[in-house]
Amino acid sequence: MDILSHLSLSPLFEGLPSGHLEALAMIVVDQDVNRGELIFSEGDNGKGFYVVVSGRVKIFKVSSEGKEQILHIFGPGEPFGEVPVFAGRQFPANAEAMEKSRVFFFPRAAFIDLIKANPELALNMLAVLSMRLRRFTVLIEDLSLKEVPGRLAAYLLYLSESKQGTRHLELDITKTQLASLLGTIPETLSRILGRMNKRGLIETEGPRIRILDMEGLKELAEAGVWIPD
Amino acid sequence: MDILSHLSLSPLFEGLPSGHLEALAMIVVDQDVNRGELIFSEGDNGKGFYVVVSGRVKIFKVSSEGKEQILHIFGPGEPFGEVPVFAGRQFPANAEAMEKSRVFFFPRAAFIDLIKANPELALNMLAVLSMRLRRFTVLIEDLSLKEVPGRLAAYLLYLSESKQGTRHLELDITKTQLASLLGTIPETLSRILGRMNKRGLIETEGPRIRILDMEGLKELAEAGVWIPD
DNA sequence: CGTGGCCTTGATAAAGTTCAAGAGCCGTGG
DNA sequence: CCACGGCTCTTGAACTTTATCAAGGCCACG
Repeated sequence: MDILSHLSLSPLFEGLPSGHLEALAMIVVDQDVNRGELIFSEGDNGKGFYVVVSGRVKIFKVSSEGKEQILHIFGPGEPFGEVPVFAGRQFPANAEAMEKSRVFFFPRAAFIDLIKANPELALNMLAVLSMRLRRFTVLIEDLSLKEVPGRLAAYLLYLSESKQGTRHLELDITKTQLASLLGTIPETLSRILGRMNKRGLIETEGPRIRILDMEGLKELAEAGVWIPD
Repeated sequence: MDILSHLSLSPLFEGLPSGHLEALAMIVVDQDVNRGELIFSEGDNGKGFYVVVSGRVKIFKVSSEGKEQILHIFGPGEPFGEVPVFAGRQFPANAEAMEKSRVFFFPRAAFIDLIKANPELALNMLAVLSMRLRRFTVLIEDLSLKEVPGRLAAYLLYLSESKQGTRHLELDITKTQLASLLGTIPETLSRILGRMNKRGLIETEGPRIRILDMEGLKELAEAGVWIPD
């Protein structure tokens, strides 16, 4: 598939005149990365941003003791690493391919010229950043105002909603990664899944999770803490 | 002071041709709010965004149990409530005046027209949102990867840096609010300030904090946990 | 001069992490 | 083809951090 058709699939470039898409195609750098490969590290100078073409990329922070907090997991069409493009300075976090992936790199200067020439592109980028802020707001709320069971319940409901409300979920990340996404560790996640099982909220079978009590899960996500036995 | 000169003071409107500033001045709604007054609530429909003219505004979330997490404290010149303008939907958090304040309100549609006509304004707004994302990234890292002493140390160092590295700090918010900003409660904050005193890291006297051991604080902020006695 | 908010301190309890050990699973290479 | 090593996942026990509940002091403002 050629670069142009990939570009047109990304929400970021929606509604752009084809002339501008062609201009974009001229400036992209096509890049293949292997599973586990770092795309950039926190503190690197950002000379441009990326868009996932295929595969998955995780954005994360690491503590001095090695604990990891995943901020995002991005799939095809989603841009990442834009902060230094507009705010200057370095990347605020790390980016790593979770599987063999293909990404497009957009050099900063050329992209800014395109934005100046095309307000629609600017508005699209503003929308992307705004949605990201919204998601961070939720993540911060979860981390500071909810306990782990509440965060897990919210995540399961989110998964369910993003699949038309199905009760049969299939994790497409390891439980270790899910723990990192929820701001905890695998041991804690394992115990809480166990408790949810015992309480009849869910039924787990490896990476498959069946929601038994949607209402109970909603209460839990809402309250942020366990409701007494 | 007239609206025009206030606008020119905000970084958001830096570098705009005076014609556009005048256009902006035409669409703003000037608004006075008293201490403790809500400017908007989470879930309200966002029909525009705001800029602080004078006073201070806090953006915060509240848990179902009433615990509060402050996301930002904004002062003169800083915009807030922009997310719904570009991403649509509702405000993701609450905004409340911390003291008698004056704010400008910019209706969404008129502002978007201005952006379309002025790429410089778009780039300024992109810079604002990007910096906000950067700050959230740090907040998330702190909440999930550091313990309260580490967060407090980081905050004190931030205060010091923002005042040219002085060792004499003066809190301009109550300790209860500081606790909320750090994602904890007043009791815990009080205990940790006490421990920092005992260890000779700082010296407190009401809202005045003197840094005695800058290096020690940096270690603490870096490690995120206490270093053994 | 009383009242409400803010701050501090203590005792207690809950949640989560750490450390340790063992089971299951999978791909690689002999 | 199977054994090995590595990784994920689970479970238990001890420990640490933080929140909760309760009480008292302080200060500012009406």
